Amino acid sequence: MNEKHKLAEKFNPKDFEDKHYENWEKKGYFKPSDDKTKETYCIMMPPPNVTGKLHMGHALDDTIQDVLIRYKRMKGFRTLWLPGSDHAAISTEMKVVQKLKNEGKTKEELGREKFLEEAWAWTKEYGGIIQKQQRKLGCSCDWERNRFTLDDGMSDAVLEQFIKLYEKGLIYKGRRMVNWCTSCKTSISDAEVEYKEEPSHLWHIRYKITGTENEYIEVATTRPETMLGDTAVAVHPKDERYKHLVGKTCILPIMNKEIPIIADEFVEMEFGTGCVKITPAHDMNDYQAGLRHNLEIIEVFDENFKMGNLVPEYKGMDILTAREKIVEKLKEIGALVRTEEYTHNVAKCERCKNTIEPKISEQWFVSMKDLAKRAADAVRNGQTRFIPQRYEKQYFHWLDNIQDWCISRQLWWGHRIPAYYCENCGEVHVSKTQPEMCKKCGSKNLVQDPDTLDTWFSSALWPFSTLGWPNKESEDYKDFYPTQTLVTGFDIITFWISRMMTQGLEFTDEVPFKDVLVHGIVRDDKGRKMSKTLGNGIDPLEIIDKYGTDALRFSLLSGTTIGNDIRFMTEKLDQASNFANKIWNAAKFITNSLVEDKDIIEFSEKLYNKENKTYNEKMLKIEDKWIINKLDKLISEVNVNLENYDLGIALDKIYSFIWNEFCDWYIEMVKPRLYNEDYEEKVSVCCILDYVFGVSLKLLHPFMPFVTSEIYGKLVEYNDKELMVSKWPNSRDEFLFNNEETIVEKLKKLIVEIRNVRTKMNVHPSKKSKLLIIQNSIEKEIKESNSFLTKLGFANEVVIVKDEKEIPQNAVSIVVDDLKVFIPFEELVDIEEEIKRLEGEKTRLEAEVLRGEKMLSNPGFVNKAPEAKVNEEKAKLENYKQMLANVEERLKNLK
RNA sequence: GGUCGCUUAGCUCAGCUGGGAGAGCAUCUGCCUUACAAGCAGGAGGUCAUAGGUUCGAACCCUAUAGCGACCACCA
Repeated sequence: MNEKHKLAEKFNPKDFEDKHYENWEKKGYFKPSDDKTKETYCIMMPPPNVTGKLHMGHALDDTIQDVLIRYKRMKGFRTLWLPGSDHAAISTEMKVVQKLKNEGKTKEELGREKFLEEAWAWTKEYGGIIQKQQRKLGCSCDWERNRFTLDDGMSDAVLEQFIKLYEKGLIYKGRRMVNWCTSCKTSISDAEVEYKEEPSHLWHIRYKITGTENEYIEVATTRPETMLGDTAVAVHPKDERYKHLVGKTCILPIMNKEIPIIADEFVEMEFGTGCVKITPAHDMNDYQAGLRHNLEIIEVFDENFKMGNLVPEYKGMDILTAREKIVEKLKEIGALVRTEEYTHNVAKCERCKNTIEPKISEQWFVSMKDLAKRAADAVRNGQTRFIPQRYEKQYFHWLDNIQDWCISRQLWWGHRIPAYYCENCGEVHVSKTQPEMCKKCGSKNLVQDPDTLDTWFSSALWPFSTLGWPNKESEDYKDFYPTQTLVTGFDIITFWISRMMTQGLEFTDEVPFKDVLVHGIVRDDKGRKMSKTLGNGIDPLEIIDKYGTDALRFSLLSGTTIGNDIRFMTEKLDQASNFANKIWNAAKFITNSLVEDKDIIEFSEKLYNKENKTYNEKMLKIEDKWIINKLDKLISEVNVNLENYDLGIALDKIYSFIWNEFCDWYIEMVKPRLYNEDYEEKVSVCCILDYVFGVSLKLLHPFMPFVTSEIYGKLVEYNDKELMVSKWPNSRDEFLFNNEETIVEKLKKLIVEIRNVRTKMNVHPSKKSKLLIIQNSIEKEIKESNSFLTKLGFANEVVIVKDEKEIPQNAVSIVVDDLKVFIPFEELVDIEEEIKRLEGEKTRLEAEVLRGEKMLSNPGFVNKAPEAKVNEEKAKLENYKQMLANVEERLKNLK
């Protein structure tokens, strides 16, 4: 055996994984090829938070993308998978604030400039970890094009975006009610709000109707402290109970102020008393109602969410204390009717888990309606499609009910809003750099807006800002935009996908990607979401350490459907590493058996005619043709599956081909030829083994890049030695050896039957016996397959006999289709056991015959089913009848 | 409340446009056969959630019900 083919005795992923990754990167395989004539295929990696660490969600997301990109690369596309990271405004800022807090500092003390220095330092220290981890995962992305949402090019793109939208009148500044995190002290988007159930009370308070002595209207509230800012009480217009009060006024307790009673559809009659107090300053609905009814907005809290100055007695109190005090007061003055236990959802900040308060403030908004319509239409008319399609509903729902997008954040870590205010006259200037002077009054006192932009404002540009936009002439932009596939979890369809679509269409007039591949989330073995608080997260790197990267990747894709959640089980990892081990052992066997490379190559050149795509059939044995045909079918199926993003199906087909066809059958079939003295015979076997295994490795490579590369490098050296950049096997137009495949499948069945019979008779494998086969149509093929038929059928000899007269009495018969086989070893047969066995067989066959007859006597079936199907059934029935007759005959003989 | 998904072997899940129920793990039987015991060869185990409907024929299409889950909205 040749030394260069030698594989390590034991399979150990650690021996080669890092080595291959380094090699790939060094050779520049991750970069798009220089051949510009090739069609491009580009995936933008969803940028993880710059200081994030790899979790299972990333592992899944990245594995899917890597499979796609490796597949397309081998297929000959000019591929680019562009990685990057996101500055993650609020998330990073919070971490830095926390760090400062631990050092006894606040960001206000530090000041903006110093704070940003701290934040950059933090980013440098903790950033990039995830990218090292993605390398461990085998991600074949182009690290030289790595981007960060705060780097210069990206920042420039953001400025361009802001200014263009502003000039078009799509960005405006307005005083609106927004979600305000009382802890982060910034506005946050609706999507960043989460609701948590909390026990509370529903306080019933009565407001006296103006001009009456003891007529009241009773409202129910969970937030009595906001009543100081009430400017109306609302009832439903159809509510008979209160119709007479609409238009009148009532007296707000404590404040002793007259407020109107109004009618509005938003009130639910069934809830509470059916009357709602309206506090436009502190509730989203009330705010809307306030706008509709032109109500005054009175703020109860100051900017720190302490009680304001409405009632001096409460000034400076925090909300909960004030609530108690006010309830006490209401009780005291007899306005509190009763208190009800009540559980309700409280808005919490997704990041810091603190309370969200609605707050009216000055913010920047993007007017979304027109942008959203265009984005929705692009999916409706098929320019971009969702896979699986059902996720487009989520997308439509969001876009069809779109609200204007609040893009300003009261944070420092992010893209600062390019708006400058004249301190003298208040004029607003929007420009990339600070203007020299005010264009209205000429004052030189201009200050920049202190706020920064929502993180998603910059990530909305990701598919093209990473390629050099706004420079539409940049090479990458021209080459790779629009991109082909975007892979992401369903949780950010609204945040991210829809925004990339709106911005992409607005700025490039094209959809940013053709396909959106939506995957589910990875759950733990009990089906729970992995979360920090539960502590049930699984660290992908620990898995890699223990099982290897290939096993992790396999376990994330095998037996899964894109779009569904994945339950992560360690059993799957065992299966995966067993598989890798299996391949390893097969490879060891093959490489150990290989004869001289040059002879194999020479043989292969004679064997296969590349021009006609045909084989010199004389050089192939029947089992060779069988496996080649199987392989050709696998190739064409896998190609279809991968084009449809059915990664799990493709992987499982490859798995089952390699294990159940190639290893379990083909290798076993050719062993006798391999051990043969005839060198030419050996060469032919080596050639097919090497070819079929090599192609299998190619198909498997996108899924399990490391082990396949390691092994491929040890096979016979043809032109494409490096698996990662070798040529992907193409589907054939037609399969050449269907007939041979059918015959071998029949022989396989026969072998299985022989084994079954022997097992039932308790014949030890070491005991060989003669096989007598009645002469039939495939006599020639049987002779040709003599070697493996003998080995796998535990035979010492295979004899073809002319007719049954030559069969000894009591020989055991086996019938598979038109093959009749007898094994004359009655000395091994326990007669009673055999009778029992045959009776069981008889019962089974009778049932089959019954089933077949029933089916064929069904006029519906016979008339409407495809003819081939009917014929097939007829043939089967005949076959079963024949078998049944044989069994009955044998039973009679035995008895 | 709205939308969507799931329900298939003991467990975790596949099953493409309707045509005789599959994989892995677990279990049982027999094998340490010179690539592999992380293996090989077999077996057992399913009214495909329930009830209707369409069809010659339904795990698959339609309707309803139940259980589970997710998302969106609302929650005074």
